[in-house]
Parts: sequence; structure tokens; C-alpha cells
Amino acid sequence: MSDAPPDRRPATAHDVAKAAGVSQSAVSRAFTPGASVSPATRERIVAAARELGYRPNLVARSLITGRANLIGVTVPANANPFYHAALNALTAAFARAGYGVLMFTSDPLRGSDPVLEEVLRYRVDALVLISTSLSSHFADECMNIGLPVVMFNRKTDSDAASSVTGQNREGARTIAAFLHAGRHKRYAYVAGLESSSTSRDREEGFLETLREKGVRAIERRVGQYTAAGAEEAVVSLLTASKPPDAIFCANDHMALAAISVARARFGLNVGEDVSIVGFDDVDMARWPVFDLTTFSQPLDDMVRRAVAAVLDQLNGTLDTALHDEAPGRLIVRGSARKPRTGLATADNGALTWSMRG
Amino acid sequence: MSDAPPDRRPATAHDVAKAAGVSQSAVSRAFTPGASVSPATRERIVAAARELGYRPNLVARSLITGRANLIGVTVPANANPFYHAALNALTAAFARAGYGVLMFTSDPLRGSDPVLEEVLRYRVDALVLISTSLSSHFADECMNIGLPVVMFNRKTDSDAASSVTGQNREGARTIAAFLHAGRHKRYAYVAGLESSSTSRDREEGFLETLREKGVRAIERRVGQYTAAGAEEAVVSLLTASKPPDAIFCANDHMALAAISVARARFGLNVGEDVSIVGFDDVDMARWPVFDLTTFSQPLDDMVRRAVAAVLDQLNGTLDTALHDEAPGRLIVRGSARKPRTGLATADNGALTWSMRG
DNA sequence: TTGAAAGCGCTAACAT
DNA sequence: ATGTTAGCGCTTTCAA
Repeated sequence: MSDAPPDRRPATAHDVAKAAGVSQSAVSRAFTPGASVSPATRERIVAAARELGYRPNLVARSLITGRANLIGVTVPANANPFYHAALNALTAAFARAGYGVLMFTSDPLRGSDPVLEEVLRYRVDALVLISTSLSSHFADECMNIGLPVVMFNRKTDSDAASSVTGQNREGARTIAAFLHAGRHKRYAYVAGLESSSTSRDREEGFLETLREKGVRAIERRVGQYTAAGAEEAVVSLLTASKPPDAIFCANDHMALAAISVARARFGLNVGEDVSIVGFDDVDMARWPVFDLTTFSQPLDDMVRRAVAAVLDQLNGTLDTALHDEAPGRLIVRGSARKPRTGLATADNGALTWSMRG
Repeated sequence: MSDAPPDRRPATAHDVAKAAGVSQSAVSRAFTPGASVSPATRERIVAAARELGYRPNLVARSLITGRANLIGVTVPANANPFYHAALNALTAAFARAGYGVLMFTSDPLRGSDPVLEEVLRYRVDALVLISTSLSSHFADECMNIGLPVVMFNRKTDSDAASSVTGQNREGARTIAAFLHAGRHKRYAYVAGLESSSTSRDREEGFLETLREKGVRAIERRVGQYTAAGAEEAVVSLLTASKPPDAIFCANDHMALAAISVARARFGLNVGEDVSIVGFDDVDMARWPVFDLTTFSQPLDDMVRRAVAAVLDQLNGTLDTALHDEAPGRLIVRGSARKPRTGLATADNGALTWSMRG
């Protein structure tokens, strides 16, 4: 509005105080929700503030309160739609709760300690790690300085950090039972990263149930949670002398890449010649070209839980780490042969299947 | 390591100074890259710091320097792989340059001013808007307070903000020429958001060249840059009495959704029955199921330019807004019928086509 | 309800 | 090379 020099420094509470003829602390109070200011003075102050383009300096506030109003969030550098949907939803949710999100990318192949070390310098109020590992050393350090840590889509052994995950083991067991009920003969698992608790839990659940059904000899590849890795894994599986007719990929991102390769490179009719199942139920899973059968991880629910865990720890409501598991269900689409029985239509119209069906 | 009470406040430079037997400013210098401290004292200080778990408080530093070491980045809440790849790359690049990224989501359907207003309270050093609009009012205000603003994958009329985009107009012209050389008869454009300069530029380039070729009657739909919107647009186009045989979607995200629907819902052989072209060259474009012909936006190059623009403005090297266009090229794959001539293999093995071929 | 004063943890002159 | 000093812009007692 004004044609002041473009580089003049931003107005301070002191400037506003002078303009409004009040003390600087009055200005502070005028911008603090529950403070005691008479409506008259508040009005004068707000008017002066607007005139000067005053915006309370959060940095100065942070220095006093010791809380930066910032949540550090790390996400794998990896292109995985589930991570990004989670990042978006977390950011929006924290914004509603009055927190900014300080984002960092973590390299899944290297340790994330250096990154986290960097995050701490900003005096974030809490840490949310999306599918990122946490050294027990670092977890302990966070606990020592009273910094809440919530792992999203992953767990640690350490009780120093909370976690919010889907039903990894249970979901994988359901997938195994579903595939077995669909009369598949040869099974394969495409793991994510060996270091990922989520990939391990899913593998364990999958193998457990298959073994209960008497299935032995289950193929295994590692896809590193990347599209390229999954493609390679699937090529390797499908060019084997006895290729599997049922492939469970540790997440949707890999499952989608797997479908792509199976259909376009091998000319297979996915869902008939070979069944491919994922885990997450990302948006693209429902795309007609993929039509992926997958065990859902309810993103909004998981985000709600993660944000609640952070806020509860910040309020001191929650003093011990919690390991929260958001319930999902098997979303039956066309990428895997269906069993004759047990299918049911959910309230939202999705086709599901459950073990006790 | 120590078993101090878990909630003791973090060590300060003062604590370290006392422990090392030096002044507090010595501690400050020991942690400032170019400062003058003797190796001996630095060593003592660093040792004491490690002992106490000291980490310089960036908040306090920011208050003095007036720079928070933070770049505000907004990204549409929308699930678009190109945005997320950009966000990841920007975050990594800024981290290398010593800046943290404060992330915000912008709702493309509502104005982004409220969000940006919030970002400013954190005293960020600069703003990068990924495919997010900027009101001229807000742009002026940023200019007044000397805050660099760089728009990524978008432009403004206002000269108050810099921009880094791909070759929207030129790329779209190339696509039009390519499709025309491929002897297509009926054309359609699936726009992103009406408010998006990028979508408009691409549309203009596309129409310009088609008109030069004598093509009239070009269909048009709006896909809002979403998968659902693109699906709807394609259904509408393909169920018309005279469906197009060439569809140009304003970005890859929509083009991929379009391929999905054309193939799976209409049983069309994409690349023969109907040609679909996108813009971006996201990772998934090369997936065998999609094999999308698209005009590339070189992400790393664009990110490099955006970061350079920010840093140059921060250094005062760059005083006027720049509008940078990163060169791309047409990546020819299988989703659109190819012309007989003009195809060439690029250095990286990709098949390309250019207008003067 | 308001103002005065102290100080959050650090950097940046300025001395020494 | 090191210490002393004065703030950065706010919140927070404490008085009035």
C-alpha cells in the first residue's frame, strides 16, 4: 500500500505500540487469544497494526516459550504416493492444530540420524517420521530432551517412540488366506526394504498363514519399495521356470509397477494368469488399468491418530509411547482371482473379504 | 547417555561456556564456520558441547540475524506426482544449501492468501509456490518486505515474483505438430484449472499450431488437474458422436488417468485407436502400462533454477524478477501414433521428435 | 486493565 | 584470539 522503501524492516510490536499510544506489552496482549485488553485499546492496536503491516514475529515468541510451533516431518526421498498423501494430510492436519511442518527428506538407504540431527536444531516441538527408520540411540536422545517422536507406517523396538501403522500382520494374513481361498498354487512375496519393520511384519503374516495352509516353497524378492526394484523383482519371478501365480507386494507402489510389467512386458492377463495384491489402497489402486486388490491403510484415520499422539504427548496427556494400529480391510478388485465365497459388499460399496467370511 | 531427568531443558551456549571455562561468545564462535578460535579452545568447547548434548539454537540465531534459514514452500493438496517430485527435490536442494523447508498445502480451488499469510509469520527467508497461484496484492506485499518469491511451474502477470516453468507454449506447439504429422483428424484438449497460467499457455500453444495447420473444431474439457476430473473429461469425449483421435492432457497426471480409462473402460488400444499425450514426463510415464508420449519438464534442472533464483535474490545478486524457462523435449513413446518422419534418438536413448525435424 | 522491566539464547560490534 | 556488552522482538512476571 505505502510507497516506503522496499527493504524497510518489518514492523515490530514496538512500532505498533508507539503508533497506537500504548505500551509494547499491550500490543503483545492484543495478539494473544486469552489476554486481558479492553475492547477499545485492542481496536486501536489492531488498527495501527494493520496500518503498519504488523505480523507478530513467531521466532521471537518461540525463543521465549521454547516451542517453535513446528513439527519436524521426514519422508523418504522415494516417489511413493502413499508417503506423499500422508505428508499432505499430516501437513494440513497440523496446520489446523496451529503447527507448521518442517519437512526433510530421508534417504532410506543411509541412516537418518544426520537428517534428524539437523531437524533438532530448529527446536521443533515433535518429530513425525514417515516410513523412516530411527536409531535407538537417537530415540533415546529424543526421549531425554522430552521430544515426542511418532513413527508413521513403521515401528521401532525402542519404547522411546510411538508408532501408528496399519494392520500389517493381520492384513498380510488376510491376503494370504484370500489368495489361498482363490486356489492359487505358487506364491511369491516382494519385500520392501529389508530394514523396514512394516515389510517384515507383512512378510511374517503372509508366510504364517500360508504355512498354516500347508504351503511351502514361497518365492521371495526384494523390491526396495521402488518401482524399478519391483519391476526387476517381477521380471525375475515371471521368467523363472515355475513362475508364481500369486504375488503379494509389500505395498501398492510396487504392486502397481508389478501389474504394469506383468501386463505390458509379459502379456499376462492380471487377475487371471497371475494375481497381484498390494497393501495401502492408494488412490491409483482403483484406476481401471490397475484395479488393484489390496489391504487398505485408512490414511485419514492414521493421520488423525498420529496427530493425536503428537498433541497428547505435547500436552503431557500421554506419557508412555503408544503403538497404534489403524484397522484396514481387504479391498477386492480385479487384480487377483477371487474365491467363490466370503465376498461381501461394504457400506461404501467396496467389495471386501475377510478370513472368517 | 546421562540419567538426568528426562525433561531438563536443553543445554545452552552458556552452559557449555561454563563447562569449558570460556566465554559464551567463544562457544558461539566455535560453532560459526568462519570465526576465529584457536584449535585448542575449539576442541575444549566441542568436547564440552558433546558432553552436554549442546545444539546451537537456530531460533535464537534467527532472532538476531533476521533470517530464519527457512524457505516456505506451498504445494497443492492435490495428489500429483510431479508436484511431489518437485517438493522432494526442492527440499533436498535447499537442505544442501543450509535451508529448511516449511511446507504448506494450498487448496487450488480457494485462494492461497490465507495460507501464505500464515507462512509469513514464521519469518521465512523466501517463498516457493509449486503450481500455486499468487494474488497480485500478496505479491506486492512480499516485494515490499523484500521477500523473494519464486513460482514453480506457474507464472504471474506481476513482476513482483520470479517464475521457473517448462516450455509450456513451445512444448504444446510441438505436441500439436507431432500429432498433426501423425495424421490425426480430431483433436481435444483437457485443461487443468482455468486459473492456471500453465494450463492456459499449453492450450494456447496447442491451438495456435493446430490452427496454423488448418485444424478447426477442437474439443475442450476441464480436468482440474485431478485424476477424477480427467477421467470424467475423457468419458465425455469418448462417448461423443464424433470422438477425438488425439487427446492432449495439460499434464501427465491427467494423461495417465486418461489412458487408464480409455483402455480399461472403452477397450481402446491407446496409441492406435486413440492417441493420448501428456506434459511433464513424470516417472510413471515410462511404465510399460502407460508408455506415455509427453513433453518433458526437466525436474532437476527446474529445481536447480528455482533454488538459484531464491539464493540469488537472497544475496541481492538478482534484483529484478526473472522468468526462467527450462528446456524440455518431446519424449516419444507408444501412447500416440507416430509420424513417419522426424523421429530421432537422443543421447540418453530416448526417442524424440522436433518440429523442424 | 495497563505499563515497566527482565530475559529467552544467541550474534555482532567493540575492546583487550 | 578472546571476553564484554548490547540487543534481536517478543512473553511474562510484577506493580500500579
